[in-house]
Amino acid sequence: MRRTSEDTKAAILAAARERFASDGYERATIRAIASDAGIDPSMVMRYYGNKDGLFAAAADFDLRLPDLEAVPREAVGRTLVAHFLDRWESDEGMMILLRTGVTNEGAAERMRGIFTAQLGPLAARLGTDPVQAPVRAGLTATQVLGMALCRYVLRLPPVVAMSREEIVGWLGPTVQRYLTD
Amino acid sequence: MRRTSEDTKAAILAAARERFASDGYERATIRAIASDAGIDPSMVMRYYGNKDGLFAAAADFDLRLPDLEAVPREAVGRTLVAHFLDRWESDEGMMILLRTGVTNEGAAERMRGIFTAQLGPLAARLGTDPVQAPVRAGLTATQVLGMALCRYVLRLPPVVAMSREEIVGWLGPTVQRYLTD
DNA sequence: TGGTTATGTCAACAGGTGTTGGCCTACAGT
DNA sequence: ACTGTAGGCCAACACCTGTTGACATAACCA
Repeated sequence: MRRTSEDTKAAILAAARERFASDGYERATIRAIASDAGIDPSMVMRYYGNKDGLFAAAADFDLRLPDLEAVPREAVGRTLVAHFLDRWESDEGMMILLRTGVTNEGAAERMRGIFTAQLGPLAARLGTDPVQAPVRAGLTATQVLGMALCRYVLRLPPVVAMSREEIVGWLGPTVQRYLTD
Repeated sequence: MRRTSEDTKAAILAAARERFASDGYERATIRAIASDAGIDPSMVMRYYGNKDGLFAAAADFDLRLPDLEAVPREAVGRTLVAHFLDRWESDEGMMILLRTGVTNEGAAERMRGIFTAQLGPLAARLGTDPVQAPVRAGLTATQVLGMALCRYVLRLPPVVAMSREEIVGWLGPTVQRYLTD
């Protein structure tokens, strides 16, 4: 065989992730993705059923939050901000969810799921009052996602120009306060 | 005459703002907008030239930042956060820019313009070091836009559930620190 | 009353979209 | 050598998009 089906599936998925990340759901066309992967559009349908199926496969993402029990309590904020910056820059998944979640309800739902399921428990483990945990997780999400939005999507010049250390220095205390009062 | 052209233009613009705000640029079709306004799609072209022209008219927006010289320096953060919440909930313009700016470069450029031109000078007037002003304005943008994103677009449940006072209480000190160290 | 103009509709265009089914064709197993 | 099959392509479908130009009709002015 010229190529194994797994290779082709992987090539399609890689192309899809790039297109969804840079163009959003509607502007990322199956024809463009197939062209990037070097195959016919009908192959996309064969392997992923339809556009939604392809998107579901491409938008798979995990925050991979670090174990914060290992770090001193006062360093939680800075550690988390640094982790988010790393995660963001090494995986397109977050970019896909942000670009598509704004106009696509399915993607928005997935984003809600990721943040409540992963940031919520983390906040619960850190805080004293378990009732406040969801609010604390939500506040953290606003700051972290806002940074991602301004830096990687909207590209506000001063935010793009900031160094990694600057960002950790400014946002760290904010997240620290949101999570630990 | 059955209707003055100004009335029709206004009806089209109102429908367009709603569609752009809720659907984003690509999914807000001229046909749907025209249908909402109760006229034929071709009227949209007559009055606004093309879809981009209509969008330019619909995405007109001003932050209307308050004069912060009047409020005590330590209340700047809370005042600003409260103002943003008001502005956001009373005007669809911000929603339009956020929903479209994520996938439409023109809208992103407009957003950059609004925040650098309006938040920048405000930060410069408040801070001591004028060199730091753009960074401070950028940081404020990340927190304020992040809140807007999570509360009004992604609708993260704990963020939606928060009251106006809670938000001001949590985000006020953050913005205060970003702007006045 | 007649004519001009402003407001509006209709039908069609050219192109792009997701999606489908039939048809190749090169390889693997026998 | 023959056959079955997995990987891939092609052409077409039905629909939707922005956009255009020709045509209708009501209201005003002379």
